[in-house]
Amino acid sequence: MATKTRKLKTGPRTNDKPFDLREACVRAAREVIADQGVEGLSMRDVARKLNISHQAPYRHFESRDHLLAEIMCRCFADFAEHLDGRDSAPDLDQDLHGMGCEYLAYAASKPLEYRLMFGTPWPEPARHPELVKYAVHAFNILRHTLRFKHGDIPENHARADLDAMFIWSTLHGMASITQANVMDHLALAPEVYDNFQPYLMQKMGFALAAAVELLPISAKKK
Amino acid sequence: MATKTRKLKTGPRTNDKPFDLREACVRAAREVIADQGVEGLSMRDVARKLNISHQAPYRHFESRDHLLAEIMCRCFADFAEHLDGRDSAPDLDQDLHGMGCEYLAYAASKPLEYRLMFGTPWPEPARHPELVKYAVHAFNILRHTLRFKHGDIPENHARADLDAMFIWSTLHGMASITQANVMDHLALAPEVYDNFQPYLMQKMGFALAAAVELLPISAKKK
DNA sequence: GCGGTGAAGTTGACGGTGTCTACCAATATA
DNA sequence: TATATTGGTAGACACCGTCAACTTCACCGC
Repeated sequence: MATKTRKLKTGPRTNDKPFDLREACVRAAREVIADQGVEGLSMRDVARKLNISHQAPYRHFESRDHLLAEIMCRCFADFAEHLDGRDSAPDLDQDLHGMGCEYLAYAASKPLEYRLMFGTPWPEPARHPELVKYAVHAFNILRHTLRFKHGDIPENHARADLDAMFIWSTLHGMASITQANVMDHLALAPEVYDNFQPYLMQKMGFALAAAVELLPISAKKK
Repeated sequence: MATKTRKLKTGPRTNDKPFDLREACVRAAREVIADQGVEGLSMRDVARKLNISHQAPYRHFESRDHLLAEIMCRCFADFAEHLDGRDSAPDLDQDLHGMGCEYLAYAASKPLEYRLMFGTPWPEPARHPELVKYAVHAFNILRHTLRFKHGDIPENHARADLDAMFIWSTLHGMASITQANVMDHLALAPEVYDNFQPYLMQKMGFALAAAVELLPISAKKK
């Protein structure tokens, strides 16, 4: 997995240490994003950080969007790794709960990278198929857990995916609402703050346990 | 609309109808945002749209952020009005369901304004107290419905607010995931698309019906 | 060794942006 | 009538992304 982007064309053209400017750009840019957000990132900033000319990064990235896409891939990979690296619980529901907590923990620990992945309009996905692959891979962690929970037979895949979407929606909602400072202005009681995350996790658990019938084939009116 | 550009051009604005350039700026900027998104908005763009000098808008808005804050206020007001204007259902739960649908309908019909309100970092809330007021007012529609549902006695306010946060989180998650084109890349079965919204709404209904005990006072370990 | 090749990096420009400053015209006020 | 305030203009500045031309320099076939 990690070896994928390693051997791209930028040959180590000096006998010296093959200082990988491309990699350095990615690192520098991620630092900027991690503490100023994506809108604070400028190509010239990363160039200045690396003491190179403002055009040097363009030798390795077609455009700012391409650099951003590369960074988003790394973020999705880190995110997936974070989710995969959780302590596995014996019980499947506990495992799901743990995954949810890891999801929220990641969003809380790297808020600006989270926002980059899930809150920023993607740069022309058609032009960045790699990005889609990495993002889908992260989603598949959740999806596969749920398919397993549902018995992993094809008839239940739709249900599993729907559950995955439900979980993802709620977690993403929690994460992004937590990140925005908006809760601070709602005059919420302290218990609400303290209970916000566990309360919602419990609600989600109940919802998952409940049986919901699917629509037969297409939309129906209520 | 056609009358907009009629009498600007540094018009003899006094004895005549007092053409409100400030209002015109807001309208022009909202148009730009509605079809290019907030990152496509530039002060110079709105000036060009109105055939005025690039500095004229600064007579009415201290900075781009101030213009943005004003627009966000309008959006929140429209949003609240949209929620308030829904058909009232006899049953409280049906009413909540209706509100959820209206929430999602608004997000779907004005995706870029929705993103401006809920997916864009706010410009220094301390400098824009009006913005906070409008946003809180929109939240209070949901909050008051839930307080009413919980009997509207102070002991239950925390629960009501927690339920409100749960509903909001889920709805916001649904809305923002639907808006991002990401679902298109997940190779979901058509039933998943068709059922996404009603399925999640039902799950949310079940979750609301479930009883969840609160933490006594502070955090506890699981 | 040698000239060609192509990739990496530099410099300079262009048009775009937000916003500061100075200026001007008209109105309101003393 | 003199002055201050308001609303709009024009020009600059620094920054941005990116295009184009230029230099360096390792490599390769000869």
